[in-house]
Amino acid sequence: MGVTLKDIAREAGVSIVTASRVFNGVKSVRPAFRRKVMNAAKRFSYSPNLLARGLSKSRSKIVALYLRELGNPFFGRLASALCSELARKSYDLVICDSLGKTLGLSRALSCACSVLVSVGDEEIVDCLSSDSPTLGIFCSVPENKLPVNIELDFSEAYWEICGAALKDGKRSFAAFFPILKQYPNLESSKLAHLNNFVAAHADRADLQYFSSENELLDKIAADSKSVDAVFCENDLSAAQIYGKLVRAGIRIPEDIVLVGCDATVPMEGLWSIGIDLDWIASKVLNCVEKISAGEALKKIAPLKAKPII
Amino acid sequence: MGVTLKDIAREAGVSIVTASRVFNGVKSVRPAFRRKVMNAAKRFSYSPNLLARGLSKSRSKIVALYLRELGNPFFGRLASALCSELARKSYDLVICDSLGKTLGLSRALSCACSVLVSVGDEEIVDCLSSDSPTLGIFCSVPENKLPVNIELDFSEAYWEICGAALKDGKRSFAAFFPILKQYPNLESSKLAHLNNFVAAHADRADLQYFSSENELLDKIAADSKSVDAVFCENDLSAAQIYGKLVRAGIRIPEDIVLVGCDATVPMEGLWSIGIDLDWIASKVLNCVEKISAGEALKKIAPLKAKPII
DNA sequence: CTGAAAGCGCTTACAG
DNA sequence: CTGAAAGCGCTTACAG
Repeated sequence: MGVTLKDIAREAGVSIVTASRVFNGVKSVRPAFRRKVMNAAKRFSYSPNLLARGLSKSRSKIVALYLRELGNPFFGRLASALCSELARKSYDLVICDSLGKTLGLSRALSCACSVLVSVGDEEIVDCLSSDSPTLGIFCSVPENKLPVNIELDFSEAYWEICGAALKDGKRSFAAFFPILKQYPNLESSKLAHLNNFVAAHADRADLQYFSSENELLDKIAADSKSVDAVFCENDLSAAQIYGKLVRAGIRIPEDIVLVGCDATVPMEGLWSIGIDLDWIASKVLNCVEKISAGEALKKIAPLKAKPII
Repeated sequence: MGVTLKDIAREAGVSIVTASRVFNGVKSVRPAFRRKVMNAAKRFSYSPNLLARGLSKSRSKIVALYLRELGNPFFGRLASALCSELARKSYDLVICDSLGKTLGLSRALSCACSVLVSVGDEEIVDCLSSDSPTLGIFCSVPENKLPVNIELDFSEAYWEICGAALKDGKRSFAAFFPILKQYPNLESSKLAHLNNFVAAHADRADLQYFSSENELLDKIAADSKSVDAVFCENDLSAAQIYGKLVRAGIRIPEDIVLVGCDATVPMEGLWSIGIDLDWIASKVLNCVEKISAGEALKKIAPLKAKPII
């Protein structure tokens, strides 16, 4: 059942320990031995048993990733970026669809770290009690709850994009956030930034909230001037109403500026907001490596999202 | 560092073996012992070390999943469906972004099975040499190459959807498949079905191929009657041209029927094709369980895709 | 620089 | 029905 370190050691004429040292990059091994071991490994196409290695080190190179909705292309892309970036340093990614499972698995597999995406305050409350270190991405939690949380800074992006809409003569802003139906009290930084902008330009712009597509469309149908810029939860929700607006005879962006977020569904005339997922992935890898090395983690400055107009 | 079976056994006043039996659902354990063990486990919030378990069983409950593009919402949804379905029987999913890595990992982690999505003939050729069993989803390979391959049957879906377009008076069909640019010789069953339909209705319909958005749009701009039904690689590529068609003054679906595939970006007037990912996930779980039990696998009939009009 | 011994936390035969 | 022993494949001290 598979070739083991023992086979390689025997073949190379060294002890198991020496063979192990070669695969762990220990410098002290005599070059001749190293070569023999590598040759044997190649001949036998040996690859170390990660379960055994993890068990004896009490730490595996697996990262447990918790994402709410992989089916959302934004999160899919994030997972994809993390997967390839972490793979550069031989970390593997296991995906989980619940927080509890993630933390449990992290323990059960002696994971290097768990990565939690978009987790809220209430849920995350007892993560710190977990044995394995935890990283947050886009988690809306107070500073002390998560050692490191990579946040997104939408402030400038929304300021710019709202400004561009205003300059285009738009003033009746609408926020279309289906998620508000499920979590009416959600603290969304996107909404906060929209609010800030409108508050700062109260003489020239106003903002209404919609969680239901129909409410928004009815409003527009009743009075086509009642809304002239729609800021959506993400590109997918923008696509959802794009066609309906167009069929109602509305031109995008001339009549209504339609703004998505996350740049996952590029469509003609749709404005959006880009997020550099590769940057995020590289930060995560960086943290994971520091954790593995036992080094302290530094706070990471939020990533500025970029408007796409 | 974490509570182990030893701790539980001591606390419950039984041997390690007995405690192990309890967690493995071995019937023969005396109920009183079982209860003591369970209580101790709860008190200590014990969960078994999966690395150790996998190592001693020479088989883990990890499934290695290879997907080309997690950022494509269709594959993201598939991963998500697999994740939650496999979790029902305590399988964990590690995601990989290359075939080689998948098969390597499958060995290194003594995976229950690897699952390969959308892999072509040439690449897959030596999968069978892998130690761990391999399942295919949407893999275009000859029967003997993969023990089980869950395929999609688009024939009826395309027949119906083409028929509906024809009935609507459309006859100049276009296939918009950006993937053809990268793989000009791709054998796509979707294209084959389109071809079949058109061949069977040669007196009333014809079909042109486009791999580039601009070629297609230029063609339409030059003569708006030259194309009246566009069949796209997937919903995302349909969304990509949706807005451009609309801005060219074309009504969808009145002037041009626009057909996506995979139902990931629902848009007004867009036709698509639905694929029951939950069904697929349940078949995969079924196979994984059979493999784990050492049972033989039966061939799985392809899943019929459903038109969404 | 190298290796024999002990150990990581579990399971699998094998006795009883 | 239960447990002592051996083993899964590696790594970590510890001697030399």
